[in-house]
Amino acid sequence: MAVAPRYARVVVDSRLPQLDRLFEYRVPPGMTGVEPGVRVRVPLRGDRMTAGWVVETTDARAWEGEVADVEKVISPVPVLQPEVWALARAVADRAAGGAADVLRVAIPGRQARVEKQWLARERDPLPALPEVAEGDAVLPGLVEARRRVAIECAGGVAEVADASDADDGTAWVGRWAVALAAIARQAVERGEQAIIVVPDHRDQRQLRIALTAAIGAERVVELDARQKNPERYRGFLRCLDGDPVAIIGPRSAVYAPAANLGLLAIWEDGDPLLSEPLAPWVHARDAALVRQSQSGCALVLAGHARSSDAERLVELDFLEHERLGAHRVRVLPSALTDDGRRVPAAAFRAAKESVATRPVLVQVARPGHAPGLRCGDCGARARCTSCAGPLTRRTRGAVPACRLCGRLAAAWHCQSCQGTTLTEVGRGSTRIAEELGRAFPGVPVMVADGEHERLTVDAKPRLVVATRGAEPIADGGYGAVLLLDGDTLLAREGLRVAEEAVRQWATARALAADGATIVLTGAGGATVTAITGDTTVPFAKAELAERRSLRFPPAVRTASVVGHPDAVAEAIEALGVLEHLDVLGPVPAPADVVKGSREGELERAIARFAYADGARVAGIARGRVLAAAARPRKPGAPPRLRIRLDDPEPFDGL
DNA sequence: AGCACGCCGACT
DNA sequence: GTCGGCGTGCTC
Repeated sequence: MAVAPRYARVVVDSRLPQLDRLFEYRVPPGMTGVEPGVRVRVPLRGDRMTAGWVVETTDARAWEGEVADVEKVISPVPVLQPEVWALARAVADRAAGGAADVLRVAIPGRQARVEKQWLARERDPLPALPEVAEGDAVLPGLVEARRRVAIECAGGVAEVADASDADDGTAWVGRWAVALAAIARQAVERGEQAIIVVPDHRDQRQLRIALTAAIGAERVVELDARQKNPERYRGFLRCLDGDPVAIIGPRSAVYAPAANLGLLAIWEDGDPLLSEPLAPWVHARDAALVRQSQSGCALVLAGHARSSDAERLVELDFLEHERLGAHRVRVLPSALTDDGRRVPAAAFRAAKESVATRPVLVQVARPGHAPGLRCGDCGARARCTSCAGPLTRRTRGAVPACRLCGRLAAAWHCQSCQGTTLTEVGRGSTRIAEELGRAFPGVPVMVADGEHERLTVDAKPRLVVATRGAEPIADGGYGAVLLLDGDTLLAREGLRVAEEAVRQWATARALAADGATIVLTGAGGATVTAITGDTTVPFAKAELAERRSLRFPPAVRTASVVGHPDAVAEAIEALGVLEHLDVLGPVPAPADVVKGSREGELERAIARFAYADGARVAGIARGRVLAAAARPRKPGAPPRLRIRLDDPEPFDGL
């Protein structure tokens, strides 16, 4: 019988940077189950209790001072694997944040019922892997050779077996999903795990179907992308079994417990959804790079369009370039018509030809009927009378509503001229659907946007009007894809606007059948050649070259420093010891840069630095945040200093 | 965070 | 003489 360890080192579940280290506790005589990885309750400062995770146990104490007792073991399940602890620590250090903040993202909340079921489970041996045809191998040997690869996936859809489909037992998914599933199978065949991170649940669904066909449902573990905690915890616990499975999920899946990891893949690494909105704001791609360096697994960054970030790693020879598949489509760039309001003639022609036999996809920039409204008399932007947000009209003839607060503006009058008539500006998905319905009598029109979610459509002729990111997959692929509103997409200001537009067009283009026509309207310059050609790599290269010349990310890393003017000045001074670092600002920060801050109360500066200085910048930043946190401040006041590394936000307007 | 410890002004 | 201001330090 094993003797209980006498001491436990615990990482406490706290946001405070002062507490971001291990605390040592005594395991009281008679207490069992204090093992590495379990969640415990421990006293911190007197008898106040905090939750934490046991990182290690020992018989020899390292802390000389007084030692308190572990209060209790919250759950016997070792939810914090040593590998994940090492990963969280390294990721937090790189981001100048706390390890507990990373663990809160990495480890789902406990669900007692789910845990009970899991503890009582029977472990059946996994069935044999499904047979695969000879020619189905994708990049054979990638996992075994531990290759690190950036993959540009050509578009197109494929039909795969799907037992959950009651009709004919098949489903259509993107070819990318089939390719990634085949690569994941390489890991599973070797008795290793694969993690594939996807931006959203729509991609997760496709990948689940493709993986189920490739390796069987028993080997697919989903960490649910829709924030349903019981489901997430169920999948998480299955990872702990250690079976050779493929783990798929949203950005937090990059931290999934997988002790024997053969492959770590990110699908659509350019998607902004992979950027974690919680402190310390670590992008899943960056976490993946850290994890790969620790575990030595194979690494894949894949997408329909090459991201500038992935391209940077290719140019450094850290990643190899691969291109998978072929998708034969014809892309026609088209200017806007004179009045800029109707669907261009080329798009009409393409739709007319295709919709006789196949579904046609129409990608638009905005949902609703009229995205913007103006005063009919003076032309001023119509604004909400209570919050000044822009008014929009959701459906034809509907009462205008505020886009920000949702309040209805029944008796609207113009703030500047008292006029009461409204003019509609632009066209949203439902208005375009109406117009197309009139132009194509007898053809069914369907809307797919945030409010009308639609994952799939069958192969019958119809028009599918979708906002970007909400496009359904059509059985057999679309016969034509109309990318309207290119000008709206490109009109926004921001460092990544062009790159993001190309990514979203490439995503929609990928849903087309072979031989389809794609019409792209309102786009210009390099974005057009990026999407008419069959590779986006030259575009990514050019983007990266431009960012290099401007010293913008991802050519450099950034530290966004926000806080009290003196704290910001001190931080800048401390960072100034680095040679290749330049500072923009400080300037007065806009209201609400940090929760509850008033306009001009705080300052913000951006430091730009080389990747090679990352560890030093993070160390200095952490030191300054720690020093600022120790200083007193009024209750409810914003933190004196916040430093966020690689924050994309300040560059949105550039 | 949240609380105890510690050294200087206006009160009984 | 002391009650209490909040700057400083600490949490196993």
